[in-house]
Amino acid sequence: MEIDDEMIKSKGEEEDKKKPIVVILVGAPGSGKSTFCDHVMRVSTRPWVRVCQDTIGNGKAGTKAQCLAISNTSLKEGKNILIDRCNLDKEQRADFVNLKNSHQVDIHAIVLDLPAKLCISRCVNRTGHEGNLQGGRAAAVVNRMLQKKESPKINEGFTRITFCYNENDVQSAMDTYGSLSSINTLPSGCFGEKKSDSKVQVGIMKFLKRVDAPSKLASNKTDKTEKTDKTTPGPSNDNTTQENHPVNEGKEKKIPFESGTHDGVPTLAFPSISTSDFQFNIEKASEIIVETVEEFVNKIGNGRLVLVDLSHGSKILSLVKTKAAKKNIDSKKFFTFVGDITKLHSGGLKRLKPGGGGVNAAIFDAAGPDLDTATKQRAGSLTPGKAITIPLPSTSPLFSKEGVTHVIHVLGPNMNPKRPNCLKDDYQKGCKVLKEAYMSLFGNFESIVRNQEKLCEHFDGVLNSGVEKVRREDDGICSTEKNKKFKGFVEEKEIGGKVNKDWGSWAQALYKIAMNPEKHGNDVIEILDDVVVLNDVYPKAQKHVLVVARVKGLESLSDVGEEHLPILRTMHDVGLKWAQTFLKENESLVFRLGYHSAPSMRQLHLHVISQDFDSKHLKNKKHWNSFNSSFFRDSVDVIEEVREEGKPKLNDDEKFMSMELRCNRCRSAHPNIPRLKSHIAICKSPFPENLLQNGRLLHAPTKV
DNA sequence: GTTCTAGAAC
DNA sequence: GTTCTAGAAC
Repeated sequence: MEIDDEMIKSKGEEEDKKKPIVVILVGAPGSGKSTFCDHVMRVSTRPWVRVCQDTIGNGKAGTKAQCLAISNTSLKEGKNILIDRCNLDKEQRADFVNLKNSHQVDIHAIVLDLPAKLCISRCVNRTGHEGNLQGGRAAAVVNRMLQKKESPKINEGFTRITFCYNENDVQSAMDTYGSLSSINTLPSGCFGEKKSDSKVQVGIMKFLKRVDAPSKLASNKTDKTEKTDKTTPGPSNDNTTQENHPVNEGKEKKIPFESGTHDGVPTLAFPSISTSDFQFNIEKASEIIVETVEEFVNKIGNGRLVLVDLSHGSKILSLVKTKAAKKNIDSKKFFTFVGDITKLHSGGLKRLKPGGGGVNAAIFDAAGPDLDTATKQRAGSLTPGKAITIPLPSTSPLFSKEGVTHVIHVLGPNMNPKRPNCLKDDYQKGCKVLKEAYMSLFGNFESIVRNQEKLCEHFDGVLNSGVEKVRREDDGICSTEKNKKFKGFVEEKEIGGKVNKDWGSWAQALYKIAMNPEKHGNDVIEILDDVVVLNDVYPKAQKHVLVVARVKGLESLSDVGEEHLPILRTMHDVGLKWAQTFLKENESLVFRLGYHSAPSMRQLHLHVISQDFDSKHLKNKKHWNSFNSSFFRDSVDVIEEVREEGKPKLNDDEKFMSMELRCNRCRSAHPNIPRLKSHIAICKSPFPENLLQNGRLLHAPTKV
């Protein structure tokens, strides 16, 4: 999308100069409307009022009429308005567009047309959403709403429409509106609109739900759409499977494996490992598949396993099918599927859906590079029997349109003498490795499913009990256990990455969690595409969480450059969200978000820490000063500096660590930690002026 | 990042 | 006796 700052006219027509703007946000839940509003209101010098239907009812569901009433009053006061509700169809928007009939205003639309899957995952992952649309219900609601989606047109009465299809578009639209002062105007017209209006939610889900598909599909499979991924490193010897979360509601009941009431059934679609190119004995392989499936089928919650045929003759499928039937394996939890699938490549993509033509070709083309990059960053070299999970980048259509959330790579044993590491005829070892391969494949799937369930549980808990009682593991016992766990880490060698600093083995924990959060289900409290959130193992205050960047090579503040602004903003927003969650639980807390100038732990992490510093883990001068001297860089300042100068200022001098101990409120000096701690426990002085500025401190909203 | 230790300072 | 510091080990 192209929106240039230059397009902001500073010398608009005279009568436009002070004309307020009504910005109508158009987008599904989770598309980022509120974030957009918050950002614009934070940075713009125009007076904005956010009209949000979720909050307007003060706890109760708000109405459109209330939104219109507030809009009218605010417009009379000369304010600019952000209409923060879905506004997905023309009818929903009309009343707000008509505000221009009674006021001298321009009506703008910001269309946040982000991938459905992304919106859903944000809804599922977020806490404290004002409309209470969280957890499992989100998928159903978002999909239902998107069915009604109707792109706004200029002839509805808009002066300007901005279309955003990805996070970059959103950022540039936020920047455009954020930099709008009272005397600037924006050019009229439609910006960033994509011509093709591709439908959401097609593909794998429907494919998986077609009962009559298999026979037709089998006959289709000779079409010559197979592709060879030229970037395949070495022999194409890794098998790749895909795990997806169906997200559409699936009203069709003819589905043989429809599990009924779930909005999304986590599904692992996997090929038979090693039986094609690696020439593993099919009889033996089928035995191992069924045996391992049997072990896992009850461990994967509401998930299901689908063996998808890769070979042209589907002997393996019939063998497996028969064996599974003999063992009475629940056919809703495990079944086979013959599909038109190309051979696997390192890119991990294949045609999973029969029919559909262009859609699949597009998926292959478009998702390939993204997935390939993500894979190379994370997977490195894989040893036989081992699996690794790669979350699919949200930029991939396979993610956005098909609902595939992860790709699990697994390498099986090779029995083919023409391929490397051939086991000759050593089936004793071969069977062991193949078994291992399925174990780790299903194991990885299991942990994804559990993680999802845990998140839903977590958020449902929040919903059901008001805002109280979210289970957290930050008591002493858990910390000790985590400590042990962390100590067990051994530094892994880098795969083609340059190392900036020699981090000790103990400094790797955050990095490991950031790279494989699904393996650390107990430690993380939120997993997003770009960040993970976890409780600090040694909290230095009542509430202390870390928002860790999931970007390789971004190890500390010293690595941060201009290109990292989006991730810094994401980290800030996520941190903000958690602070707000904690503030709802305890209004007396005050939060500060920031980075250590020279952190001890590898991987850029944002501290979200309450300012009570009431913790048994706060033991020495360094602990105190790392959060209460200039060594601690407020997130708002870091973002500001990076925006203006391309990099943040670092106060990493050791002198900050040895500074005298001063109260963070009244600034009084104290001779040692115990005395300081007894003082801060009772000091009620207001915070110093510099902390009260620029939103460095976060308080609970003051009651009026 | 933490824990542990020993010795100094209070 | 308690606190601080520094170094070593993890």
